[in-house]
Amino acid sequence: MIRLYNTATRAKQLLAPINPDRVTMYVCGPTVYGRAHIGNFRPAVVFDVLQRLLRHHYGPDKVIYARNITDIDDKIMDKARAEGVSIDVITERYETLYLEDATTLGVERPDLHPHATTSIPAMVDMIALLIAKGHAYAAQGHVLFDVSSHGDYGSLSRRPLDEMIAGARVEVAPYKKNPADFVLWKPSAKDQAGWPSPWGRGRPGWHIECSAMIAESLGQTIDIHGGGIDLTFPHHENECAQSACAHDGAPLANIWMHNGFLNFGGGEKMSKSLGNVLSVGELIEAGWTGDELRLGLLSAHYRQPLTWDEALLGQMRGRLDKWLRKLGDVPKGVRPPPPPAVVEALADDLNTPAALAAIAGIEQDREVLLGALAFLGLPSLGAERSRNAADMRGGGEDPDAARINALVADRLAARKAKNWAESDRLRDALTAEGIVLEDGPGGTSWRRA
RNA sequence: GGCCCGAUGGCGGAGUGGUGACGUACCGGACUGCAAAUCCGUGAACCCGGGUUCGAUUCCCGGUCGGGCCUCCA
Repeated sequence: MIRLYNTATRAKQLLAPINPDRVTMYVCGPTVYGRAHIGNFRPAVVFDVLQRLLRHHYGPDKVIYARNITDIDDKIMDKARAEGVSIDVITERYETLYLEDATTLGVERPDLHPHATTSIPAMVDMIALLIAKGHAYAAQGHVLFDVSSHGDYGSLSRRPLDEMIAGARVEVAPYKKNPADFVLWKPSAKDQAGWPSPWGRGRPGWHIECSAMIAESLGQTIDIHGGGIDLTFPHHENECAQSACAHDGAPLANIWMHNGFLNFGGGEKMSKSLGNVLSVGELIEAGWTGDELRLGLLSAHYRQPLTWDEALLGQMRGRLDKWLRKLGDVPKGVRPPPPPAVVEALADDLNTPAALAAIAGIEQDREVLLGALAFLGLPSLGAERSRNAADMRGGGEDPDAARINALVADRLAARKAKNWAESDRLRDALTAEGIVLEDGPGGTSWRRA
């Protein structure tokens, strides 16, 4: 039994897949016009955990998870023009970086990675269908969705149509029947990226891409649709409307899930204009590991806002180090199954803090701990830059290992001679350079703090 | 201006109509030559004001503060 909070109903509900042999989930992925920041990866990590939970529950091959790449967009075109290159130079560069960062965070590759530019025909078909059904109209090279044609418009985000128009902050264009109508297709100038269509050469609007790709690759109605909370309106509202209208009222998704935002200290939104955004790459260069970042993203419930700062990461480091000490050497290969307490916590609307609390209760059993951490995608043992078990014990590839080992041996000799002053001096010297010594029954080991 | 979400110990963070998880920090104990690591244990919180109730941190109303959306946005 998996219960998930549905934004459409503002309540938790039981997940009841349309077809338990083919559970479908779609998550809005990045628009690849620049390097994603850590906040952009919250949905990637959160829905990666959900994807693992679904596979555990329904079977590894019973889940189809799609996360799109938006590779045509005005911001991409702007960037390409600024650099004097074609858009695919831009999109390939940032898609590669996105996937690398996702891997660093332990995010498994989704089953499907639909790209907007390879789904243009599906979009054109859907737009034509919407026009034929009287839900869209062409005007001055544009095709617009007629929001007044859909009685449920605004139901997902709970925004009555008349209120939105009263707000009057929507773009008013002369070719729009209604200010809230949104673009399905827009014309491209000769020097802009474009594709042929019945309405002339142009490019798709943002919202139609997800609707078309979902219909094309997953079906008319999917089980779960996810994304950041900011996408609720207008993006998901519009997707919802388009798909329902194109499919004679069939809902696009049965459950809508939205993750909360990351904040920086002081409650400030992470924003490029404030200069406080950090990419995964920058955080790695700052010395944090992918596991620490992933655990940080999972430390709060996904719908809650999460303050992202060094204090949080420091706490995550401490927690991971403790687990790694308990795990010791972990061979690669098959992982133990996750403990029921962890699965149950996640089955209740992906309650990762409760899952972490459950781990605290079972961490004495190495196998159980390993199963729990593996299920959460932690730790990525052996992954590059990971603080793995070997590093923790002073083995690994530490360039100073030989020198440090020699000092440790000196100290051991001093201790044997009960020369406490000398042994403490050596330990203090190592402490000063960030080396922590641990005297155990099997001898002395060391690690970097 | 409209709509939505949140406010829990020093910090992070679940949850609940009736003894308030968990992590971390602090303190005490065991262990240690002393530490570290490990183990055991104590103490410590539900924004404010009303209301409903036998009883509210939990439900309702109002307020304050914070965040989000209404235009591209994870």
